[in-house]
Amino acid sequence: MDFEKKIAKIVRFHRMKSGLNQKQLADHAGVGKTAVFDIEKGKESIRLSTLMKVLEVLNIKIKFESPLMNVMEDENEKS
Amino acid sequence: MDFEKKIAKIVRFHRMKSGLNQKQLADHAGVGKTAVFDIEKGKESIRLSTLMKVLEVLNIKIKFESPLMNVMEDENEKS
DNA sequence: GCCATTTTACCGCTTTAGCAGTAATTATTT
DNA sequence: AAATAATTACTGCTAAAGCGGTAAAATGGC
Repeated sequence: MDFEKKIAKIVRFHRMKSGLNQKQLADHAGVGKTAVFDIEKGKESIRLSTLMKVLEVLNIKIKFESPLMNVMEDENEKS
Repeated sequence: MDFEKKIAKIVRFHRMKSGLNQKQLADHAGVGKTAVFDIEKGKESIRLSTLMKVLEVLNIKIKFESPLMNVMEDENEKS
């Protein structure tokens, strides 16, 4: 499953569980209804800022993972 | 620190460690040099698909986290 | 069945991300 | 210090994300 489809499923599931329809979620997030619809449709490309606004309302956090990530955090602590 | 700035740091760090300059990373990812530059500058809004291409080259994975996520996965297994 | 709600799908329109090209500024190396 | 490389910062342009409005499908309740 490609990335956008995965996001689509996650957003839809969380929206359902929080009892919002697409329009309500869009309003809460401060985006247009079309944006929410596009996300849940798994549109190839969306704006990151738009997705973030929606995820914030649904209380979904994003985490980055890589073998280097801990190295990076270590180097940050030295400041 | 806002989200885009965080991404900027992560991308730049990983690019450095992999010994690529912005142009090389852009070419590998199949995006323009401006896109990489904008990401590392922490531009307010970028296209998710563009970011994903870049993260893929740098071997960075994205994970979503929420209290409902395990519930969702459980319901998926019932299919 | 019918009705209300929601979702899907279009429409023009505006804004903007991304593009290559170029130039200037800032490292880095010799 | 000078030359080279890399980054930053513009430019004009094209493609597309997002917008509200509207309308048609799909869904759920009575």
